[in-house]
Amino acid sequence: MATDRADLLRQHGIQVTAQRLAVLSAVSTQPHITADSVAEVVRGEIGAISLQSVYHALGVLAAAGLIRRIQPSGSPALFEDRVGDNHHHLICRVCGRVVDVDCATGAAPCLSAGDEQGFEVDEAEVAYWGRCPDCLAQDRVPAKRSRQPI
Amino acid sequence: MATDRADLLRQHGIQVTAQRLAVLSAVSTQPHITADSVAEVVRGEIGAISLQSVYHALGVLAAAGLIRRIQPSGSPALFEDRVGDNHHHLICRVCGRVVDVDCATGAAPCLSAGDEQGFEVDEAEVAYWGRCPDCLAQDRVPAKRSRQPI
DNA sequence: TCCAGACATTGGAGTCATTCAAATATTTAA
DNA sequence: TTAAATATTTGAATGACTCCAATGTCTGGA
Repeated sequence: MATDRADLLRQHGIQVTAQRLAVLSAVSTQPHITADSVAEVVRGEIGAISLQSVYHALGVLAAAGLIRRIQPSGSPALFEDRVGDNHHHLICRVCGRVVDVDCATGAAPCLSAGDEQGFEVDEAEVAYWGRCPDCLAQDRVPAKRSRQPI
Repeated sequence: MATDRADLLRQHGIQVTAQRLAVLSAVSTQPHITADSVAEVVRGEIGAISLQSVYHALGVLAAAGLIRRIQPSGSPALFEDRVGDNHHHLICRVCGRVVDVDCATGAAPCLSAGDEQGFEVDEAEVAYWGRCPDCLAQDRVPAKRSRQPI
């Protein structure tokens, strides 16, 4: 398992360190996780890590395509290890909960803007905003400007 | 024109002030504009305004649905006065340019996630990432972590 | 196995966009 | 015209990163 991850890093030309392995592992503990939470999880696993290293590791891993960074407005960035498929996100305006949705319309519409105006598009990012079942049930409404990160 | 905007505010139950009129006007000068640029434009129009008032006015106008805030990751928030239609954005990873795209697939796919998992969805936000024609022509590639706001 | 160079991690400081609180000023309804 | 409601301003603070330089750790080659 740990070896798997080390190999994965090596395959992507990324130097293997305890911090990076732990960060990668932390990202896989939850569907979506903030840099802060990654730091907490990693500290539980390997004792200590600086927040800067967390950011750096997350950046390297994201650049290699091993994890994905999503950045819902008003929330700190979230990282997920579900990559390579074409999935999107449902985000609750009240509690900030983020859940994955498979792309309903298949690959095509999500990779093309229709009229790309000369752009070379490499990614389509789709966020559906609304209220999650729990907040709906409690009839909770969004605060003026607020969602807390998961 | 100015009266039009004043009426528009009143119709939405928003108190009319010189600052708000100027902010609303500033947002309509460009397809997408940052809070900072709004402040600059407004200062050219009415002399002075605090940045906080700009943020406040933008917040009020956005809450009323008169303008829309978009927040491309890595960039400060952008505001646009094109509201009420279902349009999306092409964003250049190199220069940060943002251009509008009409929704290619019509209303339906953009309002439904397909499997909404109990969410009540009120908005679908779609961002297409890539390189704009100019950056393509010059073969400029994205910096590690960078796009400057327009 | 050892070494040197490359690369990673760390601490500290700093930036940027944005928000908060309290005091003052302006708008609006009566 | 006036008072109450609401905006604006000033000043300070916050959160989420990012940069730099120094130290530490990996890794491929001898």
